[in-house]
Amino acid sequence: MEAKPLRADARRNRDRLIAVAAKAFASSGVDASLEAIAREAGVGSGTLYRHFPTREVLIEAVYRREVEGLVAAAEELARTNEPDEALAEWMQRFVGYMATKRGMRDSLRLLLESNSPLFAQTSGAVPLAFRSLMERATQAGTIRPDANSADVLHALSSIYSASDGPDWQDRSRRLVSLIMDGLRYGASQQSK
Amino acid sequence: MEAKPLRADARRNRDRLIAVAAKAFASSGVDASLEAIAREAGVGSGTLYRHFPTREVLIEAVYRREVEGLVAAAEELARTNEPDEALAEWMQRFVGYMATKRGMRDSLRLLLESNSPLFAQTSGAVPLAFRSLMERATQAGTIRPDANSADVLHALSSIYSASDGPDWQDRSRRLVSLIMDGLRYGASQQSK
DNA sequence: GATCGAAACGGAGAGGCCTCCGTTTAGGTA
DNA sequence: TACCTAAACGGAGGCCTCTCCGTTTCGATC
Repeated sequence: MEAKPLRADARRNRDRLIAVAAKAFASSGVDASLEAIAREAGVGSGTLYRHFPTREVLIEAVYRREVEGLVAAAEELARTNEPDEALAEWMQRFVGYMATKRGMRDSLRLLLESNSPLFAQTSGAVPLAFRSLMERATQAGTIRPDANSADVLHALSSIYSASDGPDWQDRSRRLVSLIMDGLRYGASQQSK
Repeated sequence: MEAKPLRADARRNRDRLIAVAAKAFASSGVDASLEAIAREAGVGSGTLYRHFPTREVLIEAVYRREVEGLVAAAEELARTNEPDEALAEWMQRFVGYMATKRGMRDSLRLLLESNSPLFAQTSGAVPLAFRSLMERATQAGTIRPDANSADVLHALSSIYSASDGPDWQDRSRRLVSLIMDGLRYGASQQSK
């Protein structure tokens, strides 16, 4: 139906634009100047518009990429850590990561409400990856078996939503630890 | 809670801006250049922005004014015409009027979906005015008593929606006449 | 009718959006 | 390796948005 491989330079520029845009959207909100993004990525505005005809398309690309990153991190952690440590670490990253994206919150809702095909493909990926992490830990017996992954993810989101004030970084970290300890409590077998 | 009377020049400018904007939105859609509107109204863009801080506010003002005009026309016609003639004339005006506003259709939906207080106040006014016109004609015995005003209004809207093609003006006029004749058919007493 | 403060004006200016098209370059082919 | 063409680039340019602030005008008061 589509997709012919991009020329190397085009692919390079596209990637840089997404990376720069991610930073810009996170820090200045999704109204960040597209011209500034192009400039910082070292390309002309024409190039930006060729790759991303509208702001929405760019936002969507950024979002897709971040979701993929989160999922990949889950797989990576699962491969290289004990199940419960992988879980704990991913939860910390998730909250920290979300907290840097404050600028995108509103538009994500918009994107959700639009008929974008993006969400059909990626919307469930994070919950799924998270559930998988939890299941591994459950099977290893290091967290209690009666916890619902959707609930926990929701709790993590709440922490992120509430993360303001001067020391939200430490507070968030402690709250996530607290949740993790709650999950460990009553497990059949203590890790380590 | 608010509303202190505007200075005479301010009021003048405000009115002109709304009038010019109505024309511009109708002909070029609601994305019409605000700068051009200000220019055509003979004021600086600063003045436009002072009165209407966002495009939405201006659209809303235009819309409110048009609804008021439609309602006022209904009252005026009722005062100066036989009931069934007032009704017929208003229906013609309604369709003709709507047909000139093609550019606003989409944004009106947007406005509807927003939490604008505008619609609490004006949304029902047109149907109400129309029902009142129909009731007078019913009581005068010049239209059949079993017609539902909401149905008829809906029919008028359909005519407007379908109004394209080269001779939509004549066609619309004939269709409205047809509906009016349908209303007259079976009335207890013939007008004139 | 002269005075005066508040209200309103207006347009320059800074910056953004997006398109268009002449120029450059990647990468396949001989 | 030299060539060639489709793909990609980039930035000037036209139009827009919105703010800021020095200037003008209204209309209340005397």
